[in-house]
Amino acid sequence: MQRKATALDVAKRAGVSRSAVSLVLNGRGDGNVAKESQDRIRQAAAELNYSPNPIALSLRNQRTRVIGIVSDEVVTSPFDGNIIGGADDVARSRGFVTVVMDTELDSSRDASAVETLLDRQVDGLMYVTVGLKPLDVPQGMLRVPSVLANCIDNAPVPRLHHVIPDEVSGGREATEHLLGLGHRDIAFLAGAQSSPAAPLRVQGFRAAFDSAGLPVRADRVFLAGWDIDTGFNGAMKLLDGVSPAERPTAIMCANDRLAVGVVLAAARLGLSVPRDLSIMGYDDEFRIANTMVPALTTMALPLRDMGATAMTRLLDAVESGDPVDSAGTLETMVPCRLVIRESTGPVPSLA
Amino acid sequence: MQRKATALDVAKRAGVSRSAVSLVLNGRGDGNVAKESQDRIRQAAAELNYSPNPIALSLRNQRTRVIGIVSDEVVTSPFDGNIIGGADDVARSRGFVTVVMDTELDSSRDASAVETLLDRQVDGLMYVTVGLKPLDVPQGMLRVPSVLANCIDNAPVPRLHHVIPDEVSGGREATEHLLGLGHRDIAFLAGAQSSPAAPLRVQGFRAAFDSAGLPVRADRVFLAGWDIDTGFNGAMKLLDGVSPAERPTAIMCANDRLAVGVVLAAARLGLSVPRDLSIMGYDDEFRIANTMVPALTTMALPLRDMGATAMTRLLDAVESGDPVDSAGTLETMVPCRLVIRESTGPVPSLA
DNA sequence: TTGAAAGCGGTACCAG
DNA sequence: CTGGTACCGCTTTCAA
Repeated sequence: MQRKATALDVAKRAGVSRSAVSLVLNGRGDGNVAKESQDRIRQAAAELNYSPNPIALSLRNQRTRVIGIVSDEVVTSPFDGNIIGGADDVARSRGFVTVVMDTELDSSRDASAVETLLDRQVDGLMYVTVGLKPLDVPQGMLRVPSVLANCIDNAPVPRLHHVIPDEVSGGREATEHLLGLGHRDIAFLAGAQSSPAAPLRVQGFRAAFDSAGLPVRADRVFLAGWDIDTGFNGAMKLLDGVSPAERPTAIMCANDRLAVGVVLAAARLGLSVPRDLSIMGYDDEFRIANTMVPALTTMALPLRDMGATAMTRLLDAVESGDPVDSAGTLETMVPCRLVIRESTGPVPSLA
Repeated sequence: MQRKATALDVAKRAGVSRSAVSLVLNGRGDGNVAKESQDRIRQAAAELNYSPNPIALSLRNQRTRVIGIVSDEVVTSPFDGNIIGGADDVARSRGFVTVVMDTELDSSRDASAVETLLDRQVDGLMYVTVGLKPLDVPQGMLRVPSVLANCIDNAPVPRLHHVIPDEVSGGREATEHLLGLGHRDIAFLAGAQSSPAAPLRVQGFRAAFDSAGLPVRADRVFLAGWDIDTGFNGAMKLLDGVSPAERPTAIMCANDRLAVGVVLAAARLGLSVPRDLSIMGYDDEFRIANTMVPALTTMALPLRDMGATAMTRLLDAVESGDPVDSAGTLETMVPCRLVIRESTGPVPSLA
């Protein structure tokens, strides 16, 4: 393959100068270049299949149309990849390219990832995390327009705009779904303390009970981690050897994996879901929630939306030259969405 | 923040010319630049925190030290992200940066992703897929050193080196593990026809039986998709209402999700795992296989290894200027690794 | 041993 | 309306 055509090649072929080529191809031909020349230039460009060299452009313009995405573990973990998917959709549709670097949870790599990206003159930066969490924002992110997706600036006085799911409403609406089915004794298997998502979801849970004028039994809410086995253990504690009257009629889980564990426990104990027990997940994990037996009713995280929203905001800032939170708010909350499947049903009558 | 220091800034500060700076900082100072000047230059560079502008370097050298990774859905799906993790490790350790673009399974985006990357002068390209599959290699990949990870050049006469897991051995060793525990009636829930991984794993399964001089019952191997529900259904077909003597004593699954479905079915039927039934997964999916109840014995895919191996090969080619398969072989197979946990045990005695 | 100059591929300004 | 030229930041050749 011979080297790609350059502006000079086009100019020669069209019998004009490089400057003319540049003008015409950038839409500033009218009033500067003769119609005829314009046509010849365009034709020559087409024939040579010319497109400007992005590297030369970057050097010249000091802008690259590249957005750097750094993630804690979105690429390498199974979770939340759709945030990047949503972000990338928007970027591509606006003529930007995203490059992603994953630090695999090694926070000492944050700064260097950002520096590398900055060195390469990215026009903007986005930090994405798996699961809502506070973030020690790498210094470098303050040097270009930047935005946070699924994480929150951990500084005493936050500087970066963040886009996060509305976990409180999510927790509340999930609970309301169960309340609406007649459940009154609902247990909540929360994740681990370490993530801010868990307490937020619990907060929504309590809010729903409050609004309904119902009390929450203190021993019905407890931390249980985030995995199948801890969900299983939590459920066994709640259900094993407990008389039907004493059992919660529904269990809400802080994520779908916990819910899988709960379903497993129910099966072990011969309990039918949702006849004897309703189970709610959270996250709507791809090919877990919808393929579980029974398929899980769950609260879907608005991952693509979050990514798209964050990227839109970021690109607006990049293109306008204003800071990202020009609108004044430092926070965008994206609503979660209730997905009703088969693991929840009416409260069993205590015949 | 004031603009970054350039070579000219360093030169001024050290009282020399830009060329001297360039020579010294690239290790070609000795014999060209006076010792004293060298020191002053190095000092000035340090003081100004100078590092060369990668964009200018790229333009000048026509090489970028960037490797493009394009994936079908590794970023956005929950699977196989560690291939990229392993690849990135190697790239970083050798001073390269990886940029990844995910086409989200839209093969019409393949070519444009490759062109975009090529436009930006990546020094090499790697294509990564979720699950072993044949790949219609985008034309552009033939223009720079390129390698395939987890996928195989689908052309009549393949041109690109690929790094894939040794699925046949994986299937065989998994089966041998079960055979070693005394199982003779083993069912195999294979994935879907669409993926070449399934038949390969089955091939290994049959090979193990052959080597042991044992027959495989034709009706014990069947396609069951890749998800929890299809695993559940497959297991129910095998187990529900079947007398213990007629039941397989072990079920091998083509992935861990199928195994989750099988465990679920066993629980429904009151079967204890592994006392009444042994279950094998495949993949060692992160936070599924090891957190399942019981934890799944499974065949781990060598994801990081594959990524690392592929990247090593690619960078060797990039740096040497030779084509990737200079060693002559177009294929590297990386062995899978048996992970024994709790879902498999000795064959039940038919009291 | 050093510095000047060309060139990588563009864009933009400014005479002509 | 057009072409020449400077410059983005760096490396490399070549003369001094």
